[in-house]
Amino acid sequence: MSNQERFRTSGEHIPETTYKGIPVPELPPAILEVRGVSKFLQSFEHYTIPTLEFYLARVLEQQAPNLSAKPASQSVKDKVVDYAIAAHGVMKTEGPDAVLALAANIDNDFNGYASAEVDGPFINIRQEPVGFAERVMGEVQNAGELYGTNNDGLERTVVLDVSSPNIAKEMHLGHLRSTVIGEALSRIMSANGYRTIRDNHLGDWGTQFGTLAHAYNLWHEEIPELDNPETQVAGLQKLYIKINSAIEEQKEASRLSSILKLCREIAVRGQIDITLGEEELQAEIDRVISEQEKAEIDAIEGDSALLDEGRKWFTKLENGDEEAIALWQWARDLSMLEFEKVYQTLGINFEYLLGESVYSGMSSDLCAALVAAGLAEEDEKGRLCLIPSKKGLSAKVIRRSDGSSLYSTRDLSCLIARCAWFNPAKMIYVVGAEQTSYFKEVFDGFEQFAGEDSPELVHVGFGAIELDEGKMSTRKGNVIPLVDVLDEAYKQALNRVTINAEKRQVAMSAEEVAEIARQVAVGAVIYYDLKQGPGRKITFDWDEILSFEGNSGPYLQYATARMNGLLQRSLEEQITFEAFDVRNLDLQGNEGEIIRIIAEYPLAVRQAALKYDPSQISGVLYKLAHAFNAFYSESSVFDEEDVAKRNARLALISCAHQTLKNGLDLLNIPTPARV
RNA sequence: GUACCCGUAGCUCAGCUGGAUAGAGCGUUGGCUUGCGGAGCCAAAGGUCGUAGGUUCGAAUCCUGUCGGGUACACCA
Repeated sequence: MSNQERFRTSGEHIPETTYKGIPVPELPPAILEVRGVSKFLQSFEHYTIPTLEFYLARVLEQQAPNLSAKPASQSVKDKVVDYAIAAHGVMKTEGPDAVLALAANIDNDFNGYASAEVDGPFINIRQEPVGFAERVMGEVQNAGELYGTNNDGLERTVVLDVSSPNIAKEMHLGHLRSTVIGEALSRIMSANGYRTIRDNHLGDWGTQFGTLAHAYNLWHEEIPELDNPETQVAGLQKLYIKINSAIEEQKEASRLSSILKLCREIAVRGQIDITLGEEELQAEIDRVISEQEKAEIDAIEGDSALLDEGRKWFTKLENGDEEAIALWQWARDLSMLEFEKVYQTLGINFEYLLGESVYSGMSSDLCAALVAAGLAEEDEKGRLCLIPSKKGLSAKVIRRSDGSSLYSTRDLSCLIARCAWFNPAKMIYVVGAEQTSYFKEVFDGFEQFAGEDSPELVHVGFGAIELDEGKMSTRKGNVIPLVDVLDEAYKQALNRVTINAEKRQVAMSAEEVAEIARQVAVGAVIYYDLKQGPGRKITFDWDEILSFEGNSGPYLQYATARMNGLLQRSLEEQITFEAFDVRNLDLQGNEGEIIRIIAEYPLAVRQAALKYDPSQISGVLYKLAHAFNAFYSESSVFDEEDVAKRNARLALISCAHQTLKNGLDLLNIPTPARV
C-alpha cells in the first residue's frame, strides 16, 4: 500500500504537491507502517479525566469565579485534605461569614461527592473516600491501557522532529536526549489525542559532507578501517576528525599570519621596537593601536584551502555530480546500519526518515518565494538573508553568495514540505537548547510566510549532556559512544538478573535472561534522561546512569514486576476479585495514598503534553511505585486471612499495575514481567 | 555588547498561573528479614530557596537591580 492510500484509508490528509505555490518533493515512503491511528485514538469513549479536579472547577465557576482550588500541600495532607481553596480575599472584603456561606454552598453543590470545610481563610475540600476510590478504580478497570489518555488533541496531526544524528559519525551520548525525549513526547502527544508523525531529520547534507568527501579522496588509503565493513563508520569518523583538525590548523595559521601582517603595519607606523620584552611591547602596542584596529584583529578569520575544497565538493553534491553522490550514498547507508542497532536496542521507531538531503532541491523556489513575499533580501556580500519581524532576531542567511543552501534553507524547506505532506497543527522540534535563537529566527521567517495558516511551531530545547571536563565533541574526540553506555548498563543488568534468578531458583533460559537484562539496561538509561525536565543540562555520571536503586528506571520496573508476580499468582490460584469492596481497603493509609496517586496520573499525562515535559509523568510513576512498595512491606496479600480484604487489595494492585505500565509505556521504558 | 537558560539540603533535582510546617533520590546515621520478589521498607540528621530591594494580608514562586555559572548571536549543523 502506498502512503497516499494509507492516508486516505485512515481519513488523513492527502499529501499536497505544493505549499503556497512552492513545489515540494514527492513524499518518500514511510519506513514504518504509519500508525495512522495510534492505539490511544482507537476508542475515545474511554478517555478519562481526573474527576474531582473538573468537578471542582465547575462548582467554583458558578460559586466563586475568582477563586481556584489547588491540590493540598504536603503539610495539610496529614489532615486528609485533597484540595484547598485560599479565600483570603473573600475573608478580607466580606468577612468570615461570607467564607462560611461560600463553603456551605460549595458543599451543597458537591451533593455528597465531596465535602467542603472551613479552616480559617481556607476552604478545604475532601473527597468522599469510598466513592472516590470506587470511581478511580472503576475508571482504571474500564479504560485499561487507555487509562490516563484524553482527547485534547482532537486527532490533529503533530510532526515531531527527533533524533537527527549526523551521518558518517557514531552516535554518542549527546544524541541520546533528542531520541529518548522525542520518543516519549511522541507517545505522550498520542495519549493526548494527537496523531503523531515521528520524523528522524537525519543530518545528511551540508558542507560537512563536502569536507568529508574531500578527505576521503585525499586520505582513504591511509585509513585501514575503511576496508572492513565492521569498522567503516569508525573509519569515516577518523577521516572527519582528521580533516577538521587540519582545517582548524590551516585557519589558525592563516589567522595568525593575517594578524601578524596587520601588527607589522601598526608597529612600523608607531615606530615600535619589536625587540622589546613582552610586557613593554604590549604596552607600546596598546599605546598606538586604535579601537577600530583592535576590532579588526578580533574579527580576522583564517582561510583554509581544505575547507574551500570541501565547499566545492558540497556544491558538486548539490548539483548532482555522480562521483559525489555515490560517495555520499555509501556513507549514508553505512551510517544507517549503525544507527539502526542503537534504535533497535532502545526500542525506537520512526514513521519517516527524511534527511536534510530530501529538501536540497527546494532551495531556489523557496528563496524566490521569500524574496517575492518581501521577506528576504540580498545583503552587500551577495548573501540572501531573512528579514526578521521582531527585535532581537538576527538576519538569518538562507543562501550563500555561491548559491548553495545552508542548514536554515533546508529547515525552511522542510517546514514547507511537512505542511504540504501532513498538514500538521503542530510541529515539535526536539533539538538542543543551544539552538534556541536559531529556531526563533527560522520560525519567525516561516510564520511570516505562512501567516495564519502556520502550524504551531515548538522548539523543545534540551540541555546538553556534558562530561566533567566539559562538552563532548566528535571533532575533539572526547565522546562517550552510546553503544558503550548501553553495553555497560547491559553488563550490570545481566549480572543482577542472573543473581536474582539463582537466588529465587527460577528457571530461565539464557535468552530470557538476556532479554530481561536488555530491558532493564534500556530502562535505566531512558529513565536517567527523563526523570528531570528536558531543559536542564546533565553532567554525565556513570554511577547515576547505572543506578538501579531509588528514583531509577529499574526501581519502577521492579515494582511493576512485583505487582505482576502477585497478579500472576492470583491467576494460577484461580482467585477472582472482580467483586471487591473498597471499604475493605485502608483508605486513610498507604492504600488510600495509592488511589490518590492513580487519580493524579491522567493529570500528569496532560501536563506532560502542555509543558512538553515527560518528567511530569516519571515523577508520578515514582510516587506510585514508592507507595506500592510501602504498602507491600506493610500488608500482605495472600497471607491475608480475610478474603474480602485480599480481593480488594488484589484489585487495587491490578489498578496500580495498569497505571504504572501505561505510564512507563508512554516513556518507552520496557516493563518485563520478571526482573 | 545583546538575548536566552540556570542558581532550592553535602551532591543530583522536584516545587514556580503567589497561599497553611519548602519535598524527593543519592550520600551519612540508626532500625526492619523464622514473611506474597530486600533492586525493598521505616526513621533521623541536613535549608538565611545566590543576594538586595519592591508589589502583597501573604513571595522559592511575580517585578527591578545585583553577583555567580552556562548558552547563542557563522557564507557550520
